[in-house]
Amino acid sequence: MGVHDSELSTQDRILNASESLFAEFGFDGVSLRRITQHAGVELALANYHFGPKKDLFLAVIRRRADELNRARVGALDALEPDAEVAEVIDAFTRPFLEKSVRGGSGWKSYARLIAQIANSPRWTEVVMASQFDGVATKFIERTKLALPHSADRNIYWAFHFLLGTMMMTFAETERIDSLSGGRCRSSDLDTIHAKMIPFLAAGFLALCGPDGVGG
Amino acid sequence: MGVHDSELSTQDRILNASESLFAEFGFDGVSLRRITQHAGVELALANYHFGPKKDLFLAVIRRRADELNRARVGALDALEPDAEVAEVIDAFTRPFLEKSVRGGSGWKSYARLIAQIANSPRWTEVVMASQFDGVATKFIERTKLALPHSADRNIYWAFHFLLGTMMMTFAETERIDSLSGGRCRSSDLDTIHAKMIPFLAAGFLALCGPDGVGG
DNA sequence: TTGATATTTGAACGTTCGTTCAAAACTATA
DNA sequence: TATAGTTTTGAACGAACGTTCAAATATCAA
Repeated sequence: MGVHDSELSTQDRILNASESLFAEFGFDGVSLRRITQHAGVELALANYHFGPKKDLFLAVIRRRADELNRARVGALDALEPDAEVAEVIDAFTRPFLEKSVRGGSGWKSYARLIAQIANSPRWTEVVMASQFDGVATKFIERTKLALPHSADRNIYWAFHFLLGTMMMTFAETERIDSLSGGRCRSSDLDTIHAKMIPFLAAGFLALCGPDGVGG
Repeated sequence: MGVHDSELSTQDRILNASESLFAEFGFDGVSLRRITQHAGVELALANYHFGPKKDLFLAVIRRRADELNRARVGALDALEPDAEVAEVIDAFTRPFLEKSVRGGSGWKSYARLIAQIANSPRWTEVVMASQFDGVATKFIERTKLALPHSADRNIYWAFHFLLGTMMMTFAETERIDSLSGGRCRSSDLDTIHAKMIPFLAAGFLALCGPDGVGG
């Protein structure tokens, strides 16, 4: 059944099993019995180490969110003062790409999990706002420097559009694989990212550049 | 509690309650007892009219998907032969906009529902592929006419990016409302759409235009 | 009005859920 | 080795779940 790696602690085994199953079936679609069975531990240990089910779910989110936020802030702070908008977008999205491609299957599950709860009103406030508003504000401030002529509102909207594209891409739902008849593979994240950056940068320029949309 | 509109049939009352509650809490987050209570009918009527819970969920999706697909196909077929890519994107996205803005609260719930299941591996095949691949293919074929120099792959990717932006926008998760400090309201769909079209069109041109990205 | 059909009711079925707890086992300090 | 603290075990709790069914009611053609 689950991954019975004896080198992992009980808490990490539970976190890994939760991450994988929550990503696939959602919070209410997985029972603690299934999680602990997949982790190879007793049922009661989930409650002992993490408390109620909701707290276990939040612990799964927080474990990777902290690391991801640190990488994003670092990349945004490392930008040159005259960085173009494409570089700002890259600084925001590349950390997720790197971890998803080279960070093991845990990060892939995490990406699906984020995409799922981002569209779930029940979690948006508790999770998304508290975990990501900080780095989001930093990205927007940095974009204003690259696009000084834009109305603030347009930058907010462009960022909103970016979020949808980024989350859907990193979630790797494999919808495009069948739609394209196998010509596109959602698992080829490096190729996707190389196309996503110019796509989004052009959108930012059209909406927030010198000839941007009014209103 | 629920909407006890006496003009609605039992089946419509159940469908409306299901749509609203599924959109907010997900398939596993709502019980049939809660649905029938919200609809003001007896528990057993859900099973009598729709069969198992899963079939009720699919009935909720199908009710609006059929109507939406018809509107999208009509708009795509009505395009001039030399329509630009922005017009093709508009033909694909505007039907959803019109229904969401002027179609009542049911369409808003439906938009959240679609965004939710699009990132849920459990439903993507059963729902998304069977309901939307047809009109998606039509959109892509029509886009190829507007961007004849592009590699097919880039159009598939651009469409993938478009889907993420569109679904997140129409889902109206209100994330941007708090992030922008109230300067942007996700409920102002007409304004959003007027900004989304040039954003996406510029992305398509950058990725699939004459100077598009290789590979 | 009568009789066949469709719908609604209220209760119950067995199963699974999150959570709790006392006892057992383990760990590490003195 | 004795002991205090931590972790694991196995079983149980009440509650809520999807589903089923026979009886009651409503609908409508003959």
